[in-house]
Amino acid sequence: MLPKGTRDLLPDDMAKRKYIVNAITEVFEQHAFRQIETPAIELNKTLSGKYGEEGDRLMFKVLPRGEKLNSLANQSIEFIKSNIEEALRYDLTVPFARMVVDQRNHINLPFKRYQIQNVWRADRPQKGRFREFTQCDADVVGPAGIIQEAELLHIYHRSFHTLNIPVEIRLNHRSLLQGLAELAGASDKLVAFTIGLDKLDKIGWNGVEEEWRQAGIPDIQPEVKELLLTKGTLEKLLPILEKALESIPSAKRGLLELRQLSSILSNAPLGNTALKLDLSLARGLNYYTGCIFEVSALGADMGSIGGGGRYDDLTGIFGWKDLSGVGISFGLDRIQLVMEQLNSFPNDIGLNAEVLFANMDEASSIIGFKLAQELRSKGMRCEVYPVAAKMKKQIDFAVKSNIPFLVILGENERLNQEVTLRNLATGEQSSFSQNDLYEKLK
RNA sequence: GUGAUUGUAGCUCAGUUGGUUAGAGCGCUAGUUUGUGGCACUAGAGGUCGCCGGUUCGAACCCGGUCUUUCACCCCA
Repeated sequence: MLPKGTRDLLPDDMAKRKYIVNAITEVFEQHAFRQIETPAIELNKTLSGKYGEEGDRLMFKVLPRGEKLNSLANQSIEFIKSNIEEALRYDLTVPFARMVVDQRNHINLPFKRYQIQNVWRADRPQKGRFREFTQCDADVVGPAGIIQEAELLHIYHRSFHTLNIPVEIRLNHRSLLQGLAELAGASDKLVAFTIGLDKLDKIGWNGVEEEWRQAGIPDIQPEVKELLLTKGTLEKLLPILEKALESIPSAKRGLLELRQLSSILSNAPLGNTALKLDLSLARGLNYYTGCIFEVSALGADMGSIGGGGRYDDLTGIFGWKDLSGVGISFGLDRIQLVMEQLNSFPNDIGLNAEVLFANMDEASSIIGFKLAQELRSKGMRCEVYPVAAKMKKQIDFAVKSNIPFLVILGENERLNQEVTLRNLATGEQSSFSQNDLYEKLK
């Protein structure tokens, strides 16, 4: 029995996850990100209020214990809620911001860190959604340059390319959304405007208009609608936007930054990864202020497998004003599911033993144990069957464990100082001196 | 948080309008085979029918509640 939305991870799962994590880690490290970890529990006041109302609802709170709990016995729910001291990490970004401020004397700007840890959300589980899951984040804080956004996009590209997952990265910019809202006459209703627009893929244009109508946003002019519905590459769309938003001051930053990004990427392109400018991309987290990204796997039935963006002042709430940060996140669990769907994993991924020493009797198994130690010291993975069970049982175990070779060492072999080596795939076997075992296996 | 959906052996699932002792396949254990796997045959173990309550002479089956699974919405990785 497990709490809902949690899973046991079996050896095959772990092998797959390790494979993914290794690929991503290598890319992070090539880009000079360095790994950190932060505690699973944070102070409630550190986390609450940082993720909007929805986030507060989904955060796992830690109940006080002992006397503190007793003292809450007759209090109101509201009072109890306000006295909760600890909560489980909800994402990796806010704890990172907290750490940057706490550890400001021990870090060096620009500070690039990566972090691969579990986070917890008290959501209702469904496809690709768990209550305990793993995020792989790379963020940089310090002097802000659009070159960082370009770098992060390359990290996405290279990681997913290595993992053999075809992806599409969708890109947008908060200031563009603001400019568009202004153009649409909804500048005072930016949130409702973007939330509605974000649903375009799901509910279609008419649905979006309906949502806007309910939020009191005036009808959209046809030319603005056309603009909002346009999707395409940065190169193609940017000139159109530059023209349309020319006179809107709030869009200026977005246009400038995307123009810079475009020139960087035209010199160092993202290979076969599709980058699309998608004006309907909003992303919920309310601290994003610049570029925003979202990654989805092509040909897989799964939501986004990664996302991120720039936040100009995340550390401000912890007492360090105007420190800019930009980061991305990989959803490990969803990536694993997508790779299973798309058959993207190589075959030889699980690290099984390469050799099993059958156990025929105690005297022989002592020699087998010694030989196994010798093979291990030469880098070979092997194991000795622990008891003198029936051969059938031992072979069965080897086959089911995907162990390709069986060493048989019983009384006959022992007396001749030999071993018998059986190839379990072909059934071929031969006997030779114990001294030759490594040579024959390698 | 909203709306559906699922729960019977280790796994996948049957189970008649409510009626005696709840079944199958696969898997597992043992044997046919005392040192050789995938096949075959034989035998065996394994179930408070998710849980609590109700209706009934009688409930796996009907009703209520609850937990769980899966899915969609919300939101997100």
